Amino acid sequence: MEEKVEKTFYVTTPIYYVNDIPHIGHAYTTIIADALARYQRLKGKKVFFLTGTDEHGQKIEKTATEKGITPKELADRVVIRFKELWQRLNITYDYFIRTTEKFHEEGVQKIFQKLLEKGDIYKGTYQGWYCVSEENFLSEDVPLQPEGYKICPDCGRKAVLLEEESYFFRLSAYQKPLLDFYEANPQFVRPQTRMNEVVSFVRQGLKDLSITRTTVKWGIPVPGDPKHTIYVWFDALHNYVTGVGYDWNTELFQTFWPADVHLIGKDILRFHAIFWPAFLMAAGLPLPRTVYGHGWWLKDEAKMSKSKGNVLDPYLILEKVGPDPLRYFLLREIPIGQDGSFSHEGFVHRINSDLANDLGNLVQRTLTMVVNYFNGSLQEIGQEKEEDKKLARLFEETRDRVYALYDDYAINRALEEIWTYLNAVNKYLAECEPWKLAKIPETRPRLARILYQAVCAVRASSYLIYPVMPETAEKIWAFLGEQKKPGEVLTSELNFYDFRPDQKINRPEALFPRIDLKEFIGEMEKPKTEDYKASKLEAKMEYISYDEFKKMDLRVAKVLTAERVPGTNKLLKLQIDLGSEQRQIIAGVADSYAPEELVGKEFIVIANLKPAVIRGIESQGMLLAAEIEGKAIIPFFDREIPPGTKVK
RNA sequence: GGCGGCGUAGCUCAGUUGGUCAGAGCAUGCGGCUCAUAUCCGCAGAGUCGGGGGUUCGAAUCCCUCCGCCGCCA
Repeated sequence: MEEKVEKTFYVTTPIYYVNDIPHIGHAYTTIIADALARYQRLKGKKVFFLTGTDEHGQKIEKTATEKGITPKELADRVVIRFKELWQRLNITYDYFIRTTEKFHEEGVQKIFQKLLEKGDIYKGTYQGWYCVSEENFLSEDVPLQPEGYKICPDCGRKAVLLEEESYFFRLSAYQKPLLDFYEANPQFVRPQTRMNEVVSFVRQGLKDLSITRTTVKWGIPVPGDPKHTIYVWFDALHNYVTGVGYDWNTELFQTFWPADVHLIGKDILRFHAIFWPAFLMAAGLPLPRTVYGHGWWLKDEAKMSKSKGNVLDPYLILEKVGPDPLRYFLLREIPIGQDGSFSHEGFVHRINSDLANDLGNLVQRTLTMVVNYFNGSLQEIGQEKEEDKKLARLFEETRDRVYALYDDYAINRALEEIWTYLNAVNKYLAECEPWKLAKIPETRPRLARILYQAVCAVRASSYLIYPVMPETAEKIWAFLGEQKKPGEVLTSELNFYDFRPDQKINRPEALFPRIDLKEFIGEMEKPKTEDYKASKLEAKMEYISYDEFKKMDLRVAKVLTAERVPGTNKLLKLQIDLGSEQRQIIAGVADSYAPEELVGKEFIVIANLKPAVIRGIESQGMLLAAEIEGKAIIPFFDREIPPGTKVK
């Protein structure tokens, strides 16, 4: 076990659900994993970096059916997109696991069987709220309506209470072991606040977990009882063991398991920090060292969602700036664990000042001087002075701090340290003023020494940057005429003075051209990727005639009063002013708007809609709103309009 | 409602066990340099450390209370 600590490193991302196309959130987790993996490789560890896709489940089956393809075909398509993105981002995963792979399915079945025999899985009856239209049990955390039923979050319809035979995992038995484990391993969940949440959740008591469904066909069959399929989390979580050889490659498995860190989004914390270790305890397998829950990237303070249309497309950014600036920004801007805000302004600013000005320009000015003053080859290097030694010493101190921070997954802090050093190198040049010495022939040895120190500093600090910006580090080393790539040099082999003066330095190209903000924003607003467009076109279009449209009497209405309809979560009762008359309408917008928020607002209603009785209350019309994930968004006007005004 | 966290310069945040802890970066202003991607270097700003009370020789740092955010749970 101790040997494992010394020699190997196993990092995972979640397996991504193939019902979604890759976005910046996927990229973020995977980039973190890649930087950690690359760093550990530099340290000489054997690294296993696992990512992949989660391909089972009702939703996949449904989407596939809608597209007229099989679930596997759907998965195949999406997998290609993920792999393409990882390639563009220079992600060095060791294996890409798919939950539809045979060895995974068999591994999961084997563990299932094992726990069944052990008694940690037993057959029982699952009682849950079932949505007939979605053909799906609602998740446990859907709240009960005051009337005593639940509403399907996907379609908004009333769900019915249903019982079915199901297998259960005896999670309740693991409350104490889990709490003991957390106490003994305070670093198991990071950051600390997430650990607090987990502990308090477990303290409240754990219920056994239903882990099979008879209503879902697209899943791994329960061994010996194939009308049941294994429910999503029990299936998906085990990728972390099947992906490193559990049950099919003992050597691989023993080399790398347990994982050093599972990187996850904070939304799936409970599964990874509670269910997963419980499953492993039951199976008698060692537990991972750390589950790290990272934060969300917000787009200008707002949560990104497909429906808001504010999801950042990693491809667009990549097209414009390439992988390294994106990797750098995401890793530098925030500590893992915090939410971050991605704005175009912030991104451009960070790239221009950190990458173009600080790093890019330092490399440029240093190498250009070597080329201009020495034709690319430093000769007659003068004696080392105190300030020269200082630059080397400072690097060593920086390096040690950077390694310690990388070891602690504090990538943003590590980058901060590196940049502090880059500033010091810039300062060194400013103080030594080599451009002045270049005019005096007698000081050539001194000039050579100064540039030698600066080149060494550039070489060494770009090595530290390599885990985050591999392409950039490689470019810099290529400028320097290094035979090796930074990724081929171990941390133990890197020394400040390893730059050999006889190496011929090439005239550099700008590493990071400055980005023009306006132009950048313009490019980012370009149409999204094909899938996005395609999905819009896929919506079937049925035409109506103008006459049919004319039948609708659309009017501007002003809200006079608004109140919740008792006993509902979504409905508001609104009294509205239609100019010539007042009316009462019932609107399903309470999810998005508080009653008081609407008073005084104006929006469009269909005034000649046949009145209907909703919840025993008459509704004389209907307001127009966009529906996004079950929530209504009302289009308001940008100026005040007399109530009753016709809209066409 | 319960548990946890947060509120420090315009902005984003550091501040171990209370005593150079009032800081960094960005933004702003001024000055310097010209090798370099109009880049780089230096200097300056001053904020009652959310409000109030308390413990202490001494608190941003401990205790109480109030206000305002956020997370998890119900």
